[in-house]
Amino acid sequence: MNFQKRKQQILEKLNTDGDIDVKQVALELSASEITIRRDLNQLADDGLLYRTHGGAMRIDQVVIPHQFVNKAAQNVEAKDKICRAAANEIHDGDIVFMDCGSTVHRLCQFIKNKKIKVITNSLPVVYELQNSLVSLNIIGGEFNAERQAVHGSMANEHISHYKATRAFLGVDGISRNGLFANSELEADITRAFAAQSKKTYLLCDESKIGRETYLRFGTLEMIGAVITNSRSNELEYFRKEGVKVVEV
Amino acid sequence: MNFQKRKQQILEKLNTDGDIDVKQVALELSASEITIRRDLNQLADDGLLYRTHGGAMRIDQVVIPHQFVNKAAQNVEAKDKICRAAANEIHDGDIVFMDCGSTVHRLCQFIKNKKIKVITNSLPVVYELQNSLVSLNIIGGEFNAERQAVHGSMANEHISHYKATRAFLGVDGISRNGLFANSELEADITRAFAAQSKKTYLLCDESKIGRETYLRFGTLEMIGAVITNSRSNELEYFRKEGVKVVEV
DNA sequence: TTTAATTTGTTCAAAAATAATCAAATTCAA
DNA sequence: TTGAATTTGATTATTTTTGAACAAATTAAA
Repeated sequence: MNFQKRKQQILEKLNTDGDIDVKQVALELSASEITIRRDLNQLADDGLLYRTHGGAMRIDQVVIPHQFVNKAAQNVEAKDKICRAAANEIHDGDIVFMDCGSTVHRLCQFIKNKKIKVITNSLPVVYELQNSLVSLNIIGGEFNAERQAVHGSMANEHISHYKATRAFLGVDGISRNGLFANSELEADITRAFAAQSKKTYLLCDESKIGRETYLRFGTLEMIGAVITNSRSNELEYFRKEGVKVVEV
Repeated sequence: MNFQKRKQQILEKLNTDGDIDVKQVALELSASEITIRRDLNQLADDGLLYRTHGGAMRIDQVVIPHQFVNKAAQNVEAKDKICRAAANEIHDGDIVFMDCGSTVHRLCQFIKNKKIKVITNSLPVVYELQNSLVSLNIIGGEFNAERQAVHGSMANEHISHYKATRAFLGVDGISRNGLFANSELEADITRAFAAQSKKTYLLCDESKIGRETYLRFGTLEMIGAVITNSRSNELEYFRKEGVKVVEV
């Protein structure tokens, strides 16, 4: 067995086990310990692992925040239906705002092969799209670890510099009386997104329709379309107000 | 059997096995080893396989390291020493710029318990500090996946809105003639950081001292201190220019 | 803290693979 | 067929890889 082959096997083992031990690797690959040590040193020089005493550890790349993943896993089928419909609205060349909602996040998987620009305040979105055809623009400002996103006045100013063809946003509630958010920060950035995009899409699963929580921050005029799996009567009011309703 | 025929068979075998061995191929195709070696070299020149000692591998089997991670694991002890010294300079209440260099990234682990604000264009820094006492501000702008960081005019403008007490930066080279970078984007953002911070620290392992690469983008006046493990004579020039040199 | 065990780097030698050189065999065109 | 060009194989010197031995450094234990 040559170095390249060993290298491959070592990395494979490291990937499954998380950490490895010189002695055991030497035994498994039937090479001497000194050889394995040399291999590990070389791999460490190439940045493929961390060398430890007696072995090596995997370099943990960017970690996906669990909290976010958990929330994102709720109501998956409905969200995916909504996102598929949303993705159909996006075409090559579009400049797209995406906010930090969990539904919007699921949109990522459907747009990886589109030649578009995405401007977002959500780190999970960045993480999801970083190795795709999508060109990314991160909105700057104060970072909130819980939301995994950027908010605040600097973020709003950042958005004001750009003009997008479409914005895909989430809200905490929407009714005939307008749009609702759980915090001022979220309300502000949603307003900023909507103001700077030609067309604004709200991605809402059924739980959001007709819901009025904490802070009313805008009217239905702000948005161009709602994409939802809901069949609520409330949707009729939206249509009356000139909001396009896409039922999935 | 002629070369074209052998070439075909070699590639076929490589495709099924993933890697091949000069001796065995020579035996199977009843040609001498030197002939097979020549074949392999030619195929490698054409980019059809990856030549190894004793054989060859399929191109797609060769592991390509991620650039950021790659650099992060190099010269770890020196970087940690430098970062420990750098962390000593940081005190509660500080506003700190951190750029996207691999040395600066290692500084994270030493400052997690400090009550400071960190303003950064580096996503790995954000990930590292997101569950710490540090309050984070992300610099907005166009995201570069390879560097895992934000650069560009928007980023520079973002920085201009803030004033930091300290900046911890990396460069690709520093000599008595000034500071050197590998790209204009990096040069610009480094300049922006330095301009907006009261004191600028350069974290440089020995490989950077005296090195003059690609683009000279600033003079020694821009920086207040260099923290390094180098013992180069070049450091004397830095002191003469009023740069504080911290040797670790 | 001191001591023992383990791990590591260094040096050297053996083994394997390779490149370089040249001669023999093969191919191809005239 | 002849002869030039190309391909192939053999030989030898060089390079690379590997492993062993031992001193230095690091870690764990007492």
